[in-house]
Parts: sequence; C-alpha cells; structure tokens
Amino acid sequence: MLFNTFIDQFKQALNRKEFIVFGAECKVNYSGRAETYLAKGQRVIIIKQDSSIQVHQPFGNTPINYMKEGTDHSLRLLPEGLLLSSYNIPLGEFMDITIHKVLFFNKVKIDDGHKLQLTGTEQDMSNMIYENPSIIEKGLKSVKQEEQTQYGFIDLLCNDENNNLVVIECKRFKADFSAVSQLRRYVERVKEIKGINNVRGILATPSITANAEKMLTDYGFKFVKIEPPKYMEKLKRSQKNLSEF
Amino acid sequence: MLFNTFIDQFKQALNRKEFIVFGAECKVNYSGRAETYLAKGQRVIIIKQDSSIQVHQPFGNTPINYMKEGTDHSLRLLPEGLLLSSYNIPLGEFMDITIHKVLFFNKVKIDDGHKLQLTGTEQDMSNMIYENPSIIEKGLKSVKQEEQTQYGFIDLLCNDENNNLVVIECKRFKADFSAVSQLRRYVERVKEIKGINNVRGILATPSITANAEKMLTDYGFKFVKIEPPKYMEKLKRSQKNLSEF
DNA sequence: GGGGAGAGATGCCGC
DNA sequence: GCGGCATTTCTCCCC
Repeated sequence: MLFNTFIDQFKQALNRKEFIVFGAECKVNYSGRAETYLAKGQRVIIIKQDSSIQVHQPFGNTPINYMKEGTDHSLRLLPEGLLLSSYNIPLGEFMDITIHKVLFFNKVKIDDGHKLQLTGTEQDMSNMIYENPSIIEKGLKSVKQEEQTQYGFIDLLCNDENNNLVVIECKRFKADFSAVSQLRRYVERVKEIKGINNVRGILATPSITANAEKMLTDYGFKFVKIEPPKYMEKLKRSQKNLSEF
Repeated sequence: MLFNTFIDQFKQALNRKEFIVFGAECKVNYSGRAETYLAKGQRVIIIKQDSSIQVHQPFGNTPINYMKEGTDHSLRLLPEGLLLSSYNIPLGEFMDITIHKVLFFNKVKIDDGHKLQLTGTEQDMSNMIYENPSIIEKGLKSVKQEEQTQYGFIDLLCNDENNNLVVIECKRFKADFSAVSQLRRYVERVKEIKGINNVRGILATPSITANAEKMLTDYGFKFVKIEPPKYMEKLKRSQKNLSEF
C-alpha cells in the first residue's frame, strides 16, 4: 500500500475517531513506565475509538507494545519511513513506530456499550459460602461479607459452633503463599481490633500448593476444598452426557 | 459483507494459518476458567497465526473475550446467524461467537520473531543495589542475589556494618501490604533456616502506601526510598521533550 | 509442568 | 485520585 494513500486514510479515520486496524513492517520504541525497543518486524496495529493503541505480533495473547486511552497520535513522512508518534502527556509516556511498509489498512466505526456478564469469580464463591456456610463446616454461621479493616478487606466473617470468630479467605484457583499471608494478616488484625484471641482462619479454595499448605498449617489455619460455582459448564456437561451415545 | 464470501475467505485464511482480522456484530459466550456472556454489539475480532483469538470492543486496553494458543476454530451457518465455535480441549475451554453481520474482513501472513528489549524493571533495581549496596545504607555489603528458599525467592541478601543479615525486597512502584507481607515471610524464613535472630528487613521502593508503611514499621522493618535505575532520568527527559513541542 | 513472583500488569470498586 | 485487591490475569524463570 502506498504511503500517501495510507496517510490520507489514516488521518481521516483518526479525525473521525474510527477503529483503525493495519498491518505494517515496523520497529517500535516506547518510553514511560519503562523503556522498550522492538526491532523491525511485521505486526498488526490497532487504534481504538478511545485512542488507545496496541501492537500485536503474529502470536501471543497480549500486545507487545501498547498505550492507554487518551493518547495523541500523529503521522509524518520521514526519510527513513513513516513515523507514527503517540504521546500521552498526563502519563508521561510516548511511543514511536517507524513504519517501513504498510501491509493492509482498515477502519470502521463500531458501536458497543455492553459489559461482560461474568460468573465463577471469587465474589461468587464468597456469596455462595455466605448464603450456605455449612458447606465449609458444620454449624458455621455467616456474620459479615467484605469486612473492611485498615489492613485490608476480609472476604467473609463467620462464627463456628464453639463461638470462635472465623476469617475465611476465598481463592478461585490454586492458593499460594500470598493467599496464606493475606489470611494471616486478616486473622492477626481481627484479633487486634476485637481484642479477642479465639479467631480461626480458613482458606476456601479448590486447591493449594504443597508449600503454601505447610505454611497454612504452621499458622494453625485450615484448608477447605471448595470449587467456584460454574453453572454453564455443568449444564454443558450434562447436555453432553445426554447427547453422547 | 455476504456470509458466503466471508465463510470462504475465513476458512481459507484459517487453513493457511494467516492473521485474521474482522469486524462483526455478534454476541459471545465463553466457558472455561470462568463463564461469561456478552450481549449483541459490534466488535473487532482477531485470530492470530498461533490460533489464539481476541474479541475487542471499540474501547479498552484488553480484549473483552479471548482464548489462548492451541484453540480450534470452526465456522458454520445456522438459522440465527453465523456461528464461530472455538475449542481448546487441553484447557477445557470453549467460546461461541454468534455473528449477525460482518463489517469487514482482512487476512495477512506476517513474519516476526523479535523479542521486546526492556529496561527499568525490578531486576534492574536489584542489580543496581547489588553492585552498589551503599545507596541503601552506609556500610552495607552484598551477599547474594535471588536467594531461593522454600518460602520464596529473596531479591537481595546483604550484611550491615553491625554484621546483621539484611533481607532486601525491591518494588518498582508504590509498595503495598503484599510487599510488606512478602518481606516478613522472607525475614522469618531466613531466621528459621540460618538459626539466627539478627535479621533485618528493608523495603527498597520509590514509595509506599501509608498503611503499608505502618505495618512495615510495626514489624520493625525499614523503608528506603529508591528509584528504579535511569527511570526518572528518562522520564524527565521525555517530559522535557514533550514540553518542547 | 508446577511453583513462585514480577508486570510498562489491567480493571474494578470504594472512599 | 489513591488504596486495596481480583484477574478467564499474562509472562518469565527456575526447579
């Protein structure tokens, strides 16, 4: 694609705040939160309608370079190629993309205000336990969700049948050191705030690393195996079971 | 764009493992690590050469839906629209994109094996301190970098002038509770392993939240203000460049 | 492949 | 805006 054609179309799309997608052989320099250099190669670059920009390699889940909303873009022709300069003054960041060849170009104005509806999160786990605490332990009663302390937010507070206060920390995936540290911090804080000593700690998670479990039991806490609620997967599985042979 | 044209081009591009970009009015269902539903709207969808897929809204830094490398894609015409089904069997994930309208379509085979060169990381901070520990404290001597314990990896071990062992944890940005917890875990572990008690903890970071600093001093540790190497210098330089425009 | 931790993390919600 | 924290975190390194 000719540079001049590209420049015209690009500038027009930018003015109209359209979603821009193009392929380019380019090199990239970034400076801001850190500094990066990416040697010449072929990438797909997108500029969204909020002016955020991403540089994608032909593989990988994340962009190799990017800038956030509120970035200004300008394009000019230099002897060594086309220079796309992106600046974000408030964030103190800039990125220079030197374009050697344009592979394709597309622009489109799209409209989408929808948010993702998501289930199976840690919050869902917490809700599930709050509404039915006996899945954790017989005789457990819910006291409070999302208790705020100066040392952080506690997922769940309960009372056990011996009238101990129980701090529950939920993790939706395998728990590690930091989960245990978090639980410890909350238990210590609750003891301090309430001025009591009969406070237990429970880590509710589908699994835990061996080392973290050792640390957990060293602190006198307990691991309870709980899966995050996933309704669709169960539905799909039952449907599959029904349809399969 | 006509469905039939799109289907032909899409399947051909998929077979050739090309980088696919298209705009579509669609709704999205995902099930795997969690479960999501995204109502009908207009998005830009990319499928990379490693078969990973991303669904992008017209705003935002991250894809609203995505799947990783090693995903199989298939397209078929249904009464309610075009269905793009993506499966990743090893990861137990699937995504259904129901396409109501195709806005544009592009495919390209691109080649890029380059990696990002990055500076200004926590590792760079650690190296800087290791090579010149007196920037932390007078008389400090480096002992070891990246000490591995069963309770995690310690950034830096030093000896102070009173022959105390000093554990240093570096943070590139503002340190929080988890940084303090991490430091505490390492200090306790070092005391345990070495069977000594004169072990100090230092958090080397440009800044720290007020609550985290309180916790830090409660534990008897110390905050030392350190900037990641060359970061400020470069930032200032870029700001200067910016203001010159 | 799992464990552990950083990341130019990002995003969300609360104050 | 900062704080605290989850995330379909992602990515890297090392065992």
